[in-house]
Amino acid sequence: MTTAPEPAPASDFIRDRIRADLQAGKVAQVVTRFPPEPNGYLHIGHAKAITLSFSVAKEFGGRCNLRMDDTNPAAEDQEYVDAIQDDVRWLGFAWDAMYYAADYFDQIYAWAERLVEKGLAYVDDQNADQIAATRGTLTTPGTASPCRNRSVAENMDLLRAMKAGKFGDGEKVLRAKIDMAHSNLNMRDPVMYRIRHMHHQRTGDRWCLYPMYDWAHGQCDSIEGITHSLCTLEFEHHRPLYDWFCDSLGIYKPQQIEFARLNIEYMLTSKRKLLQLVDGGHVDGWDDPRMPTLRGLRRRGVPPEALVAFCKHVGVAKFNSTHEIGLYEFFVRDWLNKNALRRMAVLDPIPLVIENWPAGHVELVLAQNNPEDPNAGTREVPFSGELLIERDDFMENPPKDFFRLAPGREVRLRFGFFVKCTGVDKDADGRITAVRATYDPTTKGGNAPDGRKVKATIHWVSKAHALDAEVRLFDHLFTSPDPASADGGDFLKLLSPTSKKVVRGKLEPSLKDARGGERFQFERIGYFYCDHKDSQSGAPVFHRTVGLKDSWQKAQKKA
RNA sequence: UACCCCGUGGUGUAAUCGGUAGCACAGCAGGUUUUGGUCCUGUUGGUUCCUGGUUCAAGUCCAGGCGGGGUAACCA
Repeated sequence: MTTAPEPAPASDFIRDRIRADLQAGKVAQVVTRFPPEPNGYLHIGHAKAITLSFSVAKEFGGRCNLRMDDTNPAAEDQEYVDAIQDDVRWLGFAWDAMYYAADYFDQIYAWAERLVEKGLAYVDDQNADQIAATRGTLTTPGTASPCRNRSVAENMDLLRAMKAGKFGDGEKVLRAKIDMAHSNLNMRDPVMYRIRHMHHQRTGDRWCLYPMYDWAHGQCDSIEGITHSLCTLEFEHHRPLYDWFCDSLGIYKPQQIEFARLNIEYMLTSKRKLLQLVDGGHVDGWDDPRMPTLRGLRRRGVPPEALVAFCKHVGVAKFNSTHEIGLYEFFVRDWLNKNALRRMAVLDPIPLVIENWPAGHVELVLAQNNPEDPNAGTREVPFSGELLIERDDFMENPPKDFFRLAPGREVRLRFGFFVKCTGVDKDADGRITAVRATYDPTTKGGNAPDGRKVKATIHWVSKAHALDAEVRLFDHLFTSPDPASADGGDFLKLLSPTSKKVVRGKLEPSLKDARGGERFQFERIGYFYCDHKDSQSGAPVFHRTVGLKDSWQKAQKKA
């Protein structure tokens, strides 16, 4: 739920307009809607649109509907209808009403007859190619269809015959009679109805006439009493048509307001391209944790609250911008830092042998679950003489600014003891097989009674108690921050070979009980999500949502 | 070559009736810290695309440029 305290009310061109409309008495109560077409899964771009429409309604004490824009049975499916509702709920929003464009088909049809009666629509016998060819181009006007001046009576008969199923697919269309020379191509007698003898997931076989987007969207908005119909920039050229239909019909006309869609570095939000990724097997489905789909982000472990906070923060404008991925990650980390329980996990282990530890002895140490949240409590973690630490946390010949373990150096094992490195074991090839150390028994818990300090604290796990589990390390799907503008349009060439790495991690034993859907911070590494899909009881699978900020690694890269 | 939209620090985004640029992230420098995380403090970046005009005063208004995006499915 998005019950977190609302940040200061945003100010943007849309809210400014709504405020003005309210003040002028133009609208009494704000009504918005989120109108997805159920022909695919929602992605992060939709999250922005959803957050906008739902938040605006909430802020101004209005309502927001969820409406399936199901006017084209060719691509739509009940599976998507269900998935979309599920995703919107996951984001934390609750619609005031759920509608289907298909439920308005009767009303929309009645309106079509009204337009025919007024001489503002006609039946065209031309096929799709002919219509396209006579539409003209961006710089030249179109030419009138030979059917353009049919009588009202003839058009009415034809339209009714179309509705009655007297014609085959594509044989006839109903067109609005506007202006074939209009500078806006959308106004050059746009098609309103096409014939498709096709089963619709909601209306079954009742219709063979299906309305086009322009001849449905505004009408649906009108029926629902939408006051502010918010959509993305590419619909700007459709607004004149949106207005024309409502005005010609003499029905209530909502106002359409367009805003820029969301773009984030390293992400793609084109349905077509995402489909290519899935169909080409470049990812493991729509819910692959590397996908920007809501289902993918969910499996990645991104908290919906973080997504919504991000969407609110980026605001809304008409400028076509691209956000740095770092901003998005900031919001993800920000929420996770406050809410994720801390655990220890070693992903690239190397043994640490404590030479002076009593043989066979095991001690429990008390660990804090979340330093950011005292209410998160504590847990006990087994400590023994044979531990595993991160390979990166040891260096045989460390540079001066390396604070971690090295021969002769003392560090703190988090929540455990101070240990001092005494040497290493190597195999025949000179490869380090284990790090050796001695511990200071007086430092249990991590503090030295004599007050001496260490420069670093490293995480660890007891070898004998560690849980062996699959951990999937995800990274940007593409090597370029702007995959959409790949050379020759071939974004597949920019697929990152390191976007997914699967390792066997050694985790602290308490993680054995992790349940799908839970989020953790593996101390000093990053935030991880217990996959709700592949995890089994006692055998969790973890997904790295995002790494922790790492100023050491950053400094290394710079050097 | 037509029409529509847009143009504020690295990236985004703000700035009541026009009164002289704020915030977040990123960057940099310190401090705190049993996560080289978090947190705290300080700080570097903007001739508000350009050129003219109106005005006591323009990021905000006007004109002309320049630059970017969008548009020619019986898709949405």
